[in-house]
Amino acid sequence: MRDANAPEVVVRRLALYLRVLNATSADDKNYISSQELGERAGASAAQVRKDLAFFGEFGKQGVGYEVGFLRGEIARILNVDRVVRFVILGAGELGVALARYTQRRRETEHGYPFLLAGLFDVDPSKIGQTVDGTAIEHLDALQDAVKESGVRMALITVPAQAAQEAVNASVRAGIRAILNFAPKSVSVPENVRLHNADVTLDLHHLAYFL
Amino acid sequence: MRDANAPEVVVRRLALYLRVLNATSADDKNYISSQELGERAGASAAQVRKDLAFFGEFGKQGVGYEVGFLRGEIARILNVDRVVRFVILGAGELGVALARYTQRRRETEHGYPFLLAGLFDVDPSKIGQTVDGTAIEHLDALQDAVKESGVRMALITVPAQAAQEAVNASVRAGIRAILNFAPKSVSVPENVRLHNADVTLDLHHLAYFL
DNA sequence: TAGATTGTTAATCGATTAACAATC
DNA sequence: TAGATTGTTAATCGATTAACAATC
Repeated sequence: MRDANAPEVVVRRLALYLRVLNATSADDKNYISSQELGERAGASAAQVRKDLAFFGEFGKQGVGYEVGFLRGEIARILNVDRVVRFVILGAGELGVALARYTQRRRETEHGYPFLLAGLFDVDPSKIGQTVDGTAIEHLDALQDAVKESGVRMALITVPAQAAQEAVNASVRAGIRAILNFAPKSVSVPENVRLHNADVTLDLHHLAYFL
Repeated sequence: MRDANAPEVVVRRLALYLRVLNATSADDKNYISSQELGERAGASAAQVRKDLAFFGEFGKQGVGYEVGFLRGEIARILNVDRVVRFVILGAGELGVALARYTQRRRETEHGYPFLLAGLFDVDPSKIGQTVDGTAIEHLDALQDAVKESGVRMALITVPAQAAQEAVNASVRAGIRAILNFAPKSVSVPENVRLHNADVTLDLHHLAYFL
């Protein structure tokens, strides 16, 4: 990896490029140009080349990028060339839906890297129920579950007022990356990555353009 | 509104500021400084002041921003000072979860502006079922539903391969803003706003930091 | 070889931060 | 009035775009 300090936006576009390449695999084209990759991912050709240059040289002048090779390289850079285990905190509507959604994609999509390793809640009436074969456990069991299976990623789907505590519990358990769906800003230590995925925030943003 | 051409990032932060102000209402503080608003929204004080300056002057020197007033002004700017009707296309796991989620927030949260106006699918076995009182209709009924109720916003929760067609149907029906949850880049005409909310993309992005 | 497209450098553009006069 | 904080301008920083030599 040439540069570990690639900007946030570059990493985000890398994920986008990978999605395009995954959708291209079945095609009969072996090579793709920065031009076409950019078009299909919503970026300029120059941007594609500059983004990739943060991590190495993956193309051939006059030809383009070998689809399978570039896919493998980007997957490696994003750490999705292996199984990535994650847990969901909060077995409400959204948590259960995301559990089912990721399970289904894992079943149907070759190479889908994300694997649900646990589903946690504090509601006694939910604990013990299963979602697509994964039992809902009490939040107190998180620490052990994370340690046992080496999970480092958590999705937070608890109500707003419980979000910070769920995040704290994740951090204590050794989680390194958190995707927060709760409509609440939460704090994490410097060594933990946090992304926000509050749907309501997107709705507000979009409403501006109405 | 002083400037309709505020950058994307500014509008996004506006939504964040509003979320903080909504959470502040119950407090006994009448005024909030750019410093505190920034801290609680994850922005710098200078950024808060500069962002707000795109739209007008809302503060008092030496004092700060009156919480209720600023909340009202931002709500107005974001067009969420009134009911915003939206539809969901795709009554799968995620679509149904989002339908329930928004319905619940509307019931429990004073001033939550988003109201589900319809839920659409093409699967005959789903059509006619109801989700929290909203009947699942066939996608063919979208056009009429949008025209009748003045809906201008749509959430796309169909499978990737159906995403572009769902978007096209939305555009034909007169939808102006689309939030796309399908793991697929889709195209829209210039006059339609599109945001992407593909969870898998966030997971890929986060995995980079593991 | 000729044509095409990469990787990279320089130029442009835009956003963030710092600083401070205005003023509540 | 004195202290505090806004609104705004100037300085800095970083990302995007344009251009082109290198080379497959």
